[in-house]
Order: sequence, then structure tokens, then C-alpha cells
Amino acid sequence: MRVLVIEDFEVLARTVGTGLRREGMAVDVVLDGVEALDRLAVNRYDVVILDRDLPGVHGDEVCRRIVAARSSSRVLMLTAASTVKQRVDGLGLGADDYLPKPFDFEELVARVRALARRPALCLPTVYELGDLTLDPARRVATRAGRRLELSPKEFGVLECLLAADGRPVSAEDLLERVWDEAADPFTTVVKTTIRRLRGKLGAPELIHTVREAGYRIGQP
Amino acid sequence: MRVLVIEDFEVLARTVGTGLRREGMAVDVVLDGVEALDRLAVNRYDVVILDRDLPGVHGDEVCRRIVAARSSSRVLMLTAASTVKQRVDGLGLGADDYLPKPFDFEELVARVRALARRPALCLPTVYELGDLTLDPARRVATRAGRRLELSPKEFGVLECLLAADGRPVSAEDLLERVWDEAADPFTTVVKTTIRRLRGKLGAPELIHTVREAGYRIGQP
DNA sequence: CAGCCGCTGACACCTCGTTGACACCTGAGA
DNA sequence: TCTCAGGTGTCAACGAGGTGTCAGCGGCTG
Repeated sequence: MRVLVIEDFEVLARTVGTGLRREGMAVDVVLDGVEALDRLAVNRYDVVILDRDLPGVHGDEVCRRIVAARSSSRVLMLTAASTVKQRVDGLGLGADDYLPKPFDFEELVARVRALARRPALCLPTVYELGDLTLDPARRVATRAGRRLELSPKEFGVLECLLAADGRPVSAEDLLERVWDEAADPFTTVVKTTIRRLRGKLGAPELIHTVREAGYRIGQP
Repeated sequence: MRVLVIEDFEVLARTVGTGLRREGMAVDVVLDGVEALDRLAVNRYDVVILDRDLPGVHGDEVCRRIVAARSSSRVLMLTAASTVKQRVDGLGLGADDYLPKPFDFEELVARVRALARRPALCLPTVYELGDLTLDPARRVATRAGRRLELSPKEFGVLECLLAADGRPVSAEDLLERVWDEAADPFTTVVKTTIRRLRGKLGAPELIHTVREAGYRIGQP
């Protein structure tokens, strides 16, 4: 079981990390939101333990991004604030569970286990646009009922475009989301991939070019 | 969408019922387990919202019966008990989701919607896919009526793939579930086992490879 | 105890789809 | 007409995944 601990109070972070490792989990610990997002972009975690009050990128923002990325990670929000209002806010952001500080370590372990066991509260699973559908979980895309044979990158790009729901997505954004961050800024992969994708879609007009702004998906 | 609310605290029951109706759902409300079982015997519900602490027939028992009846209803367990032990117990009984009281109504609605959207979690005793069947309890798999002679690992892999129901399962996931956790991350057992399995299935196209994502079972 | 056999997992090697770079073309807007 | 963002064609390298094979292990049998 892979767990990411995001907590700026270093002593607590280390303690939790060590404790969870002793329980047999593979644990990564980071001290701020920026690094957290880096790790999340690269690795798959079963559970993310997230301190809400982070310096830099706020915990809520991290949570929002995890949800937006349709990650399969379950989020356990950890915070000093314990009013019901705040709790609901957290859950509203997509967190799967909530633990007010101070907490009992046993309880933390139990909750992490419980979260890992339960399937993520899944949001809309299938994108649809005209006769085009894309199911991220099943990794299947179809057009006019026929299955499209897309490569991983093509699939990723199409997923991003559909997620953007008609808004243009820049080449830089696509690079960042589909390729892993460290990409040469002068690369031409995106345009090549878009081209291949258009070809496989069979309807090149589905992906519009918005000059200087990127690509947008939508009916002709 | 049809919803059955089983909750003995009448005020809460009515409130939830009214609220869900306002959200456009067809809601039946009952105040105890006996009546609940009666309704369940007669009607088909998409989601059952079940208070765990019921007088008469206990919520756990109701849940057990829903699962035993192989109903297609998804169960959302509602309870005051919020210790993890109890929570885990509930999910163990076959409930699909769990919401500790007090809860935010918005969250209830969101979870009901999420449940209705996803196929029942209830684990079938026998998996079927085309002419392929697999019975985990009896450890028997057949294809086109003929028994397949599968080794334990092959059986485990096939079971995982069938349980994933068309979603791809990564080599890491298979390793974690079929082999015991502590596996060398560079092992190639999975691909070897998949190969043997394909051979024994006699229909290699049944197990598709999803590049970078794993293996998926499904009709060609 | 020796021999047989199926299961397992490790290699080494092969295949071919995927990927990304590069050179060149095109067309819209100034 | 000029410019340059974006489109196309092509090619070479890479690496994920498939295959063949072998050896160790453990259970069973004579």
C-alpha cells in the first residue's frame, strides 16, 4: 500500500511516516504543497494524508487537484480545525475522510486501512461528446460505436481535451499533464500527437485549433 | 432513480425523504427493518439508505439479506457509530458506502448519486464472461463448458481480471493481489503467467494488453 | 530413497508499436 | 506579399510486451 504524507510540521510528519512504515506501508513524506504536487504527478498513491494548513500551496488546493486529476487516491484530510462546517468543506472538496488534530495514531492507521479498502468515490466516469466516448477507468475510447485504438499519449491528450469540456488547452498544459513535467519546452510532440489523434478519430474537425491558445474539442 | 430510506428516527427519515424527492428521486421511507425487508421483497431500488442502529431487525441483518438476495441495490450505511472498527465492519457486510452521522445533506445526495451511477459492488459468487466462468469458492474455471486446468497463480490472475470487469489491471496490482506483497518490483512473473493463462484459455484475444496500464479482460 | 512431474520464476532474445525529432509545406492574418 | 503558427511526411531509436527455455522446488509415487 502506497501512502503520501503531506505535513509541514516536520516532527509530526516524520513520526507519522515512521509509524506507518512500521505498519508495512510504503510511505513518502513531503513538507509542502509544491513538492506534494510533484510527487502526485509522478507516483500513484492509494491514500494521501493531507494537512489542510500548508504553507505555499494550501491543502485545499492540493485536494482539488487530486480530484481534478481523477486520481484513484483517497484523501484523508488532517487538520487542527474541527468544526462541522470545515469538515463539510473538506469533504466537499473531494476528501474521503477527515481527522481532526490531535488524533490517536491507532485511529489514523485504522482509517488509512479503511480508505485503502474502499473504492474511491468516483466522479463522472465517462466523457461523451457527440458520438465520441471516453472511459478513463476502462481506458476505452469509442467513436460511432467503434473502438478507437489509441496509444497512451493519444489517450491522455484526448482525455485532457474532453475534461476541458470545450475550452482550449495549450500545448504547455498538455505537456505538463500527459507527459511528465520535465519536458523540453521546444518539443514538437504535442502537435505530432494531435495530428495522429485527429487521424485516428476519423473526424479531424473534432479537434479545433485555437491560434496561440491551443486545442479545443467540440462539434464542428 | 428509486431509493429506499430505512431509518427509525422519524424526523430524520422524513427530512431525508423529502430532501431526496426534491432532488428528483423516487423515495420510499420505512421506519424499521421488518417493513424494510417487506419492501425489498416487492420492489427494486437503486440505492438503499440504511441506518445501522435499527430496532427489531438490525441494520446489519438487513444489509446481509440484501447482499444474500443478490439484489442489484447499492447500500449506503448510515450510522452514529463512527469508530473505524464499526465502519470497516459495515463495509465488510457488503455495504457499498458509509456515512457517519451527523452528515451534511449535500454529501448524502452526492454519495447516493455516485452509488447509483456505479455498478453494484456486490461480489458475484461466480464470474461470467461470454462462455467463460470462474467460481472463486469452488476454485473452478470453465470455458465453453470445459473445465480449465489452472494453476493457483493463473487462477488468481484470472479472478482479478474478471473482478475488474473490463478495467485494466496493472502488473503491480496483480503482483500485490495474487502474489504476497513482498515481491521484487522487477520480476517478470506477471507477464509469464499472463502468457500461460492466454494459452490455457485457448482464446488469447480474451486478455487484452493495455499499454502502460496493464491487462484487461473482455470480448474481442 | 529415487524418480517423475507440474508449478514457478528468471533470463535472454525478439518484435513491433510508440515516440519524438527534423525538414519541409500551408494558409491565415498583417 | 511576407511571416510564422501550425500541419505533414518520414525516419530512427526505444522499450513495453511476447516467447522460448531452463533450473529449482515441492509433492507424489513406486
